[in-house]
Amino acid sequence: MPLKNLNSDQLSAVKSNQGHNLIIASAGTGKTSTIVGRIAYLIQSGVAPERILLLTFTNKAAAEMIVRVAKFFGKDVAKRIEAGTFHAVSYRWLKKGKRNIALKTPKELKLLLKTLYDKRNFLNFSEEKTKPYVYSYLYDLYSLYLNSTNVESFNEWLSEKSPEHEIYLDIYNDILDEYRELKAEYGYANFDDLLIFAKDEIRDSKISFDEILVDEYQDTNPLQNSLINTLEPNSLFCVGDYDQSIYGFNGSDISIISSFKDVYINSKIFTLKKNYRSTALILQLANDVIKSNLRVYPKELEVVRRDSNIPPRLLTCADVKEQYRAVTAKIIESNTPKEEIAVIFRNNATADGVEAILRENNIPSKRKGSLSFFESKEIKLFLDIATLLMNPKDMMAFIHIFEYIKGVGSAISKELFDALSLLGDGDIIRGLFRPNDIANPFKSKKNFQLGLFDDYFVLEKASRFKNIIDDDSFLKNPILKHPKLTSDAVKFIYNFYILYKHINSKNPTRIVEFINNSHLFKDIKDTITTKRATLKSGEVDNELKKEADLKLDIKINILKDIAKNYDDLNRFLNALILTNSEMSEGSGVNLLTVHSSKGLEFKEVFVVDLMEGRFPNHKLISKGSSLDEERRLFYVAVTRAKDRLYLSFAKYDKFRNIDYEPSCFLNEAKLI
DNA sequence: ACTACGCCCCTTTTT
DNA sequence: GGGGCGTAGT
Repeated sequence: MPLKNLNSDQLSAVKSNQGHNLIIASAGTGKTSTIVGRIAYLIQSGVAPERILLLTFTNKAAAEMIVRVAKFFGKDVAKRIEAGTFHAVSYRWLKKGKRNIALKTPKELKLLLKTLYDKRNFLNFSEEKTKPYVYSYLYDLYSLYLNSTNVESFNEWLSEKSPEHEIYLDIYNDILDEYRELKAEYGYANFDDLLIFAKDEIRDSKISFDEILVDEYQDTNPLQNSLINTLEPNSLFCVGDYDQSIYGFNGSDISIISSFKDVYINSKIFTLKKNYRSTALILQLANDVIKSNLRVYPKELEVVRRDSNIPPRLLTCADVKEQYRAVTAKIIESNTPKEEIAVIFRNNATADGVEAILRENNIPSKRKGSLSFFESKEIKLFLDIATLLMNPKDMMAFIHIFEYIKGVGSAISKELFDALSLLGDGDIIRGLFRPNDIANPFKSKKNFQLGLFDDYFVLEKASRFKNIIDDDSFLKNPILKHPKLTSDAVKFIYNFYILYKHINSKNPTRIVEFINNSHLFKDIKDTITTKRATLKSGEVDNELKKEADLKLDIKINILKDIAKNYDDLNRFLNALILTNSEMSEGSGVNLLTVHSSKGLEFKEVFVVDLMEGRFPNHKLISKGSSLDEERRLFYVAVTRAKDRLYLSFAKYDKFRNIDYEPSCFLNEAKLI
């Protein structure tokens, strides 16, 4: 019986009538059990699983809840529930609605925005006190705008937020207009677009549910909230904790949870008070700190646990590295299984330091596999080659590949892309194999404008490459007339041509194998590993080269393993972007940022780098965040601990030569 | 004008 | 350790 183990507070929430229900669930009060219980209750009451929508903050959280539902009703029933993050669920709907989506990472789209930004002239404003936003910040701001408001225009929003930037509004808008146009032309979408497009899909396909459950409701932002509203739910079951709202930088808006009772007049509010997770002294500490924040809903936590009560400990160290050593020493002497220990920090950069010291002491650790894998050149190249197969309009992917040609940079790559696009009516693969009959495909507007076209651009004959490549149909392609192409470049393009000519499957695993065996990839792979094995003297070290080759092959095999889980290439590629940050590498002690620790619990928790400036992060506060939000972050971090909590700080950072004061939260926690 | 390369800066948090 | 930027070379 799924409801048997619930306490009375949880049970009354779980059994509430359909309608607008808000469940205030402090840390460790059995939020997940309550959501799972509610789903069970709905199914038992006769609601069809596919009429239930469960929105969570990570896909992992959704998967865990579904597993728990499956224990009661079986896998077949559980998997009919629509569950996932706002983004994952939106993507599924768009797929079903046959809206083709080519997801791009923010990094990639920032690069696109940069090329547009760089064309603009800010010189007239060089005397201004206020400098224009750099392109990457403009991207972030625009994204924040999309997530933060549904009513204002970007101009209104920005003028309100930063009036001193009004002088630049025209330029910003001009850049963003072109950016939106290009995004549409190349078929790109980012995380924000998923939600925006999903709202249309909901209306067009009349998507609806009998009940929508929202986990981590305190971190919902106005865009996500508008998506919920678009679904016009008759019944809502929102679970959250005001004190754990930590995504302000992503537009999450506390007023959504705090105004729930006003927005939905007949709403019911339930409060889960019993904390099962942490010992009394850990909770005491958490509450001592969080009480400095303004209360919206009263908080009266009841401690359930009486089995153990080890006081939280402060570790004070002279230097940052010494601090990590002290933490490591505690981990070594602890009997707690490594998987039940977490080191939690405010900034990702801390992870490197902690990881290094742990490794010195042969303690295995686990951290989010972010940069290393998907950001590596070889994997990116791989994905770009595959992406182009799915989306032959993808300018960015094309340019990334062609930039590997010596002597060809982004400019010539773009000229070649535009030419192929013209030859193939927007489809560069078609332009490659069945080019339109255009003698000169290179009439780039850009060159005309600069008046340089004629000087620089005298078409050559493609036949000049006859003795290198024996393939008449390839040599017929007009792009080979480009005067800047060397014979090496043409060999490269021929490899590219052959790859796409022979690729005959859209099965992700087969594609990975096929690309891996292609001449194109082999050659670039060699370039990459040779560079990695090149010493400062310029010599190539054979040992290093072998090692680099091996490492690269291992990565390809990891990619192959991931590919096995998918049978649709487009889904595979998009899933890598949607979920890549949720994949973690290794096993053992967990290394987490406060943000990614949300929703998790560990027997033993170390919160490190608790210095004024770093945590709380002063720079952010000065940029418009708040001390309250930092305090909530601290609250989230310490409430992850079940049995033992260590807080640590260092007085000095030798590496950066900075003296530190202890974090104000240590004071509020009555530890100093 | 475009590309390659070396030097200097900084490094928030996530889908 | 990566990205931005200035400089030299084509």
